[in-house]
Amino acid sequence: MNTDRSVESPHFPQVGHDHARCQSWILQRAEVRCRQEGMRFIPQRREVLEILATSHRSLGAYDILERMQARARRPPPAAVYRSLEFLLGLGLIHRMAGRNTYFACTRSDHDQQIQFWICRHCGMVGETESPVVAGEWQRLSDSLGFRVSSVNVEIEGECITCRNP
Amino acid sequence: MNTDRSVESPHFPQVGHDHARCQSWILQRAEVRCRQEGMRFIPQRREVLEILATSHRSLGAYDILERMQARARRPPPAAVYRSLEFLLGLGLIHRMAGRNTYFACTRSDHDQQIQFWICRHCGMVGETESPVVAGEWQRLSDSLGFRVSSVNVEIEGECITCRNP
DNA sequence: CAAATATTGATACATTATATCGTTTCACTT
DNA sequence: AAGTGAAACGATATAATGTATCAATATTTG
Ligand SMILES: [Zn+2]
Ligand SMILES: [Zn+2]
Ligand SMILES: [Zn+2]
Ligand SMILES: [Zn+2]
Repeated sequence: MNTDRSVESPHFPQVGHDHARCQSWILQRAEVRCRQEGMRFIPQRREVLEILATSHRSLGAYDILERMQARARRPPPAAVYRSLEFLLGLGLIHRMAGRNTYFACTRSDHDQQIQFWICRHCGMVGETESPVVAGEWQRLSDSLGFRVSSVNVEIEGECITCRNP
Repeated sequence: MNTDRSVESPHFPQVGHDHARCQSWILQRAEVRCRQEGMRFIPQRREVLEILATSHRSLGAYDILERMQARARRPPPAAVYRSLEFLLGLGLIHRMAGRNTYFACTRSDHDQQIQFWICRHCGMVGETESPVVAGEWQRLSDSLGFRVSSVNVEIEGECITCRNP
């Protein structure tokens, strides 16, 4: 497997990038991680991840269903949700709560908490990890006496490509 | 109207606080803001806000429906969503995207972007505004070439009350 | 009052997600 | 190779959340 982290830079997907490289990186990592965790990367799960990996856009569960229908036969919704849950559990995909959509993670690891950047125009999703923000959550949670379990940050706007057409 | 901002401090709702004060503050502010904006604070909208203001917990649209049913007659779902949309538009309530719930805002104004702190145990919601985080979003968006339209931050965990039972 | 506007109620429907359960497949052992 | 138990699947139904439409009613404006 390609172990360098250059897939992570730049952080927001650019127009001309070599996306075939992203795709193979995403799928190879999934295989490795499944093996490490003793989980099975079986065809239905793989197919869901392949569909998400076709772009850096996020897709709804029923969008994925339709694409599976176009490839073979349409599975029941629960099948897609089962695969999504599996992939979420391994950290291979993320869920955008504000849009009820899912997308393939392109970061090699999440050392820090993550932030999602979603372009309203093209639907692309970028990921960042900010130590400054992580430190500020720490400071605030201390001051509130709050024990943090999970943090979800979704930033919507317009990406650099869509701003310069 | 009570114009001091002491309702905002502390930022996470405490057990023994004078919640009747919160309630009247929320409703009086709604009246003032509606008048300022030339909007009508009619009974159905008021009822939805009253229901949300009964606690600092967030409620789903159908929870609100049930409480309206208990008070008078059950309106159709769209009626509740219409009132919620109105209140969201005036910034009098917020929506938790991760939970599909709504709660009454208790900050006098949102100068900065806001963060939501949700206790998984008791369901209470607190609000903070961090200039440090706002600055970091600015720095990151500059570096990504991203024009930000909206930011949603939802932090889940356990509040100080639920940690010390 | 009359016309224009805003709001409501009623009905139907769309979208997203989960529950249940019997069957099949897979990995592993004997 | 056959047996065994766990994991995954398909099929079906249903829950939960959110919208669309449109005629009827209420409110504001002139
Ligand atoms: Zn790519
Ligand atoms: Zn874009
Ligand atoms: Zn209160
Ligand atoms: Zn709590």
